[in-house]
Amino acid sequence: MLRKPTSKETARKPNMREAILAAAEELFATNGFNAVSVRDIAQAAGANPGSVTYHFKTKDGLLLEIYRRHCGPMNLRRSELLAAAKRVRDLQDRLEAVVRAYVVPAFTSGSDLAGGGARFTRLRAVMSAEGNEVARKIIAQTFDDTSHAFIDAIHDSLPHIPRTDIVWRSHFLLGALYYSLVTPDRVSRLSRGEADGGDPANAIEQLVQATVAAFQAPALDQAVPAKRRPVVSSKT
Amino acid sequence: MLRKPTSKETARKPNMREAILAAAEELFATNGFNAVSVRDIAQAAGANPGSVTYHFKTKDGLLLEIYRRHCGPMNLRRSELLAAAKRVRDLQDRLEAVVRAYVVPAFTSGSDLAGGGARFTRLRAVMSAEGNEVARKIIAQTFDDTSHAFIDAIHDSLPHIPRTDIVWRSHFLLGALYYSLVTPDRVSRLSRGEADGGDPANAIEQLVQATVAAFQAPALDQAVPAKRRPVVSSKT
DNA sequence: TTATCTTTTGTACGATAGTACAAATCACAT
DNA sequence: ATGTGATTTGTACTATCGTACAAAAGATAA
Repeated sequence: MLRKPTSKETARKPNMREAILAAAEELFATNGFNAVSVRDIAQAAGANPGSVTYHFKTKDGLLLEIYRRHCGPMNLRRSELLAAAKRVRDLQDRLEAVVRAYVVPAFTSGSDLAGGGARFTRLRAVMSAEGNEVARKIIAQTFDDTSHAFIDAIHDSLPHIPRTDIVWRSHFLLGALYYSLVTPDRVSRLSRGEADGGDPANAIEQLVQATVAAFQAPALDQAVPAKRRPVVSSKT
Repeated sequence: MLRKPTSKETARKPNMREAILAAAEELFATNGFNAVSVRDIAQAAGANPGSVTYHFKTKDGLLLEIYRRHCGPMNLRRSELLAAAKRVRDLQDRLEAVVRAYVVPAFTSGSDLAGGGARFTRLRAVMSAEGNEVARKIIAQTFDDTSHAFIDAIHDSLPHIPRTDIVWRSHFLLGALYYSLVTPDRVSRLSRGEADGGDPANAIEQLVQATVAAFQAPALDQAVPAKRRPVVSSKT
């Protein structure tokens, strides 16, 4: 039998708590953790600084809650997309589908609650750059499983490439992904306005295309030995 | 006639100033700008907080001086390597040489004064993630020229690829580069110890190999249209 | 030595940080 | 309507921040 939810369970103004989370997410993602004060967050959310303490106890607690909010849904969505991608028969197509399954949820619109979202991905990028401790802990225990699943799936599509190389290349993928969300304006600037770095669809296509090719590159071990390495030494 | 340098020109203890710069560089690169206090820097350098103010006036001034120290030499070295790379006859080899010319100076040892260095690159990565204003200004006016030179050189090796695609892919390269320096341990972790993410030579080879392949990927425009896009929609 | 200039030290000031907490306010069950 | 627990507000405390500045120390030229 389902009962009416009591006031203990139903937040009266879920808007406030949610507004604080959203404001913090945005501010952290654009300015870093330490550059943003609790008062900044409260003001952006139209709340009182005390409210932040009430809902999340500490500033770290607020960050932790942001991660908790997103990690589950994001990994779920990635798993779904990965499972579907694995069912693609053609090896080349499957590789692309797997990469896409990894990339797409990271770019989905920021206001999207459950999809992960570009804003949360940008937040993760910034936290990883700052070496934030809270983020580091929750990331390692939440995303490594997913990362391994993707690496395995990619390895299945490219059996002749050593796993080590695939790890490196998927690492590069994540770096490129992060950076695309952190500094999209740089793309617009360098392309002299011919490309819009902020357009997610554009970024996804470019990233997927480039990454698939990178994964398909010959393995490192047998690729280099016979060839001379050109133009590395210090003197021109 | 050359005269003995007066005390006005010769710093008596260049060690202190240099030690502060080095300490700040390291701390900023690992923790971000706002997480590090002037007192932290002074302590790490074995100096007094007041010394920092004396030499660099403000905390921003200190960051600015770090950039000034590195930008010139780094761009010079890149230009040299790029010029040499451009002289490589074979198109495939030339592309690799150009990419290497871009990557190598960014990874050279941190204690190396004039080469740019991994530490300074990591610093730039962190500052860009934090959206640091001082860094943004000096970066845009110092590195965009270099970036364009590399993009042009790559375009010369790949005339059939639209410039827009090359801009995107070089953007991905920089993101991968940054991330490799920011979180090298992740590579070690995900490869279960089979790769050392902190080994520069390793990282360089992996990055160059992957990036060359990415640049060589078919152009986006003509690559996609006839094909159905597999497995993107929300439902599995 | 003494005078002068550079560098380092010690300390202090105002601003702002995170957080705690009591009072006020609100929404709802009764 | 009223009481009750959840939330919001206002404010205050302590710590630490960036920076200023006077005094001490060190080095050099005469």
